[in-house]
Amino acid sequence: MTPFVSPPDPPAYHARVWEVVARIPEGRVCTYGAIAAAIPAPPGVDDSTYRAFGPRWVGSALARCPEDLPWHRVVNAQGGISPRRGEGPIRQRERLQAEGVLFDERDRIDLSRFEWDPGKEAHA
DNA sequence: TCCTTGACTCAGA
DNA sequence: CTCTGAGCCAAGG
Repeated sequence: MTPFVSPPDPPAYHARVWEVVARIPEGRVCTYGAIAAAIPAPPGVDDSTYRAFGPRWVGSALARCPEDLPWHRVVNAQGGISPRRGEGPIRQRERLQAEGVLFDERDRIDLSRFEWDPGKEAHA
């Protein structure tokens, strides 16, 4: 199975993730890695560890996100919807298509067209 | 108390 | 382009 770790203070980290996700524009997507990269490594976490596990912490945060968050705009680095239990993946794809995001024959999104980089966005 | 279960990414072949 | 392996914690039943 895949290795796993949790951030020092999960609730605090999750809140940071939700802030970023809330800024993703409609009709655009963002990757777990990009979101993690937009958030500084928590105290006590070295950069190499953060780079390796940050994306999964983001996923963990989305698993518990508020209903009003556009969580469906977060996809993996391959431009695809990460598999998980339940109807989540189905609803995610439907919502994205409803916003105009296109999937190719292999269920992947063209990130060069739809990816939104949180690092290039000014915020208060 | 032990065992199961979790929205990932990148380098190398 | 596709497929593999490595990274190695914590909460709940």
